[in-house]
Formats: sequence, structure tokens, C-alpha cells
Amino acid sequence: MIDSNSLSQNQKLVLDVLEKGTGAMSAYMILDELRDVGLRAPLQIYRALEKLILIGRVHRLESLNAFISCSHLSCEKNSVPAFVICDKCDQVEEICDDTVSLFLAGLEEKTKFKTSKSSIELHGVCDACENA
Amino acid sequence: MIDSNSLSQNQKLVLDVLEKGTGAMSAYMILDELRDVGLRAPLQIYRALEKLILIGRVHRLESLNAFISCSHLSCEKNSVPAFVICDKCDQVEEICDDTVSLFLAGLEEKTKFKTSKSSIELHGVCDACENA
DNA sequence: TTATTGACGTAATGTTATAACATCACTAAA
DNA sequence: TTTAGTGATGTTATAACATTACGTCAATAA
Repeated sequence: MIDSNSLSQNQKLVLDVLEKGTGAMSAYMILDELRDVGLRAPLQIYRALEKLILIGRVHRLESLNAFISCSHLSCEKNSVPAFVICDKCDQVEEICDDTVSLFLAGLEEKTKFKTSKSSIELHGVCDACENA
Repeated sequence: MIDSNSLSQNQKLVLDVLEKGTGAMSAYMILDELRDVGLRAPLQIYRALEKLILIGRVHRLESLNAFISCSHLSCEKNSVPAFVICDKCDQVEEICDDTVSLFLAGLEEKTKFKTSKSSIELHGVCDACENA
């Protein structure tokens, strides 16, 4: 668990916005939320996001060009997240269990590949929306 | 297998470029290749890509904002592709086997989710680059 | 003291993608 | 044979996402 105290002002601000938000947010959506506290340039957001992603507090959703706070408070260093994204309600579920890491390990063995970063994102309709 | 004859002029041009290219290409890289045959607007590329993706001849790589022709000539309708992307040599390997679809099925069952589109992309270093 | 490091701020620019509008060719139904 | 629908085309403008390049500042390790 990484200490929140080690985060800078901007990093804390960005993380706060993401943790209070319901789902994924683009960098520019985050920026809009932080204009009233003085942030005004995209780079201020992207720099904070870079650090937050590095320490595992935030994940980037490639298929949405958006960001979301890690639902595990902080991801284990070696955990492999998969994301299940409902295109109806925009809810994002983060899956981080053995099936994901085993799948990845199998794929690595088969292709003799050394993975440094993975992006596993499923789009579709969640159970709640399906039954609504 | 979808008939290439059903493709429009622009769709054929875009597919040709992608099939001749060695790896993934952004829409704007494709556009640059097609300026001399008269294409000049991004939208001409994006529209062709949209159709090619729809019929399974091209895949979009979300983590690269780029596109690649399907290595199976045409993907089976129900196949689930995973992509292994070497960040050293930019080679992309498309994996489309049972382990991928079984993994997906397991995840769907566990989360009671109906997947309509998946994006599984691994970044790292391939065997060839590792041993070079 | 000096050099390094990491964060910050700003302006400009680069890259990716879509909206909005108009046209044309083909086909199927009235 | 009109008429309506469909799908592809072309063009301009703009939206949305992301980075480069530059300079400043504070903390700290050599």
C-alpha cells in the first residue's frame, strides 16, 4: 500500500476527483473538475495521472481514452487487471484474480513473450442493464 | 470468408495498404500512403476502416490507436482475438485460439456480462528481440 | 556548495477522431 | 418511370486526446 502522503498536491487532487467520480473519466473531464482550484493545462493532469498509474492507484482504459481509480485501493504489483465495461450505464468493473493472471501466463508461454503491460477490456452490457 | 469484390474502392485501397504494411498503422499513416491516389481527408480513411472492421478484415488496436489487417484473411465471426505487441520491433502477433475464448467465457460467466467487443492487448518484448 | 531530482506552470503544437453538410450511384417499390 | 431509400463519396471545420519544449522552484544528496 502506497502512502497517500507521498503524493504531490496535483496528484492528490486528480486522485480525489477520480475516486469521487462514478466511473472512468477523460483527462479533460478531470481538468474541468479542477479549474476552480487553479489547474488550467492538460499537462498538469497528464503528469499527475502518469505518476498515479505508475504507483498503481489509477488505471488507464485504452479503449475509452479514460482513467479510473483502482478499485483495490492499490493494485498488487504483480496483479493483472481486466476491465468489464458496460456500454449502457458506463459502469466499469475491475477484475483482478487468478483467471486473469493464469490466462496471461499461458499466453506468454505459448508466444514466448515477456509482457510488461497488459490491456484487457471487455465491452458489452452488464447484468443490471440486461435485466432492466 | 467475405468477398473482396463487395468492397468499395476506398475500402480496397485502405485494406491493401494495411495488408502490405508490416505492422499496425494509424489512420493518418494510411492516409499518407494514399494521397497520391487522391485521398486527402481523414474521414475517407476512417469510414473505410469502419467497414473493414465490421466485416472482420481489420482489427483496431486500442492501445496504439492503430489498425492492422486480420492475419486470418478473415476472422471467424465468433473468434476472439488477442494481440501480442512487441514494443521493441513493433511486430504484432494475433492470437485467436481456445484459450482466449475460454478465458473470455469464464469472465463473462463470473461477471454475468454480455460481451459485444473485446480488446485484449499485451505489450512487452518478443522472443526474437529478447534474444538479440 | 553544487548537482540532481522531481514537481510545477505555460504556450504551442501534434495526433487522433468526428460532426455537419452536400452529392452521386444504385436498387427496389409504387 | 418516377420516387424513396441506402450506402458510398467528398469537403470543411472542429472536437477530443496527448505531448514537446521551455523555464522555474524546492528538497536533498554528494
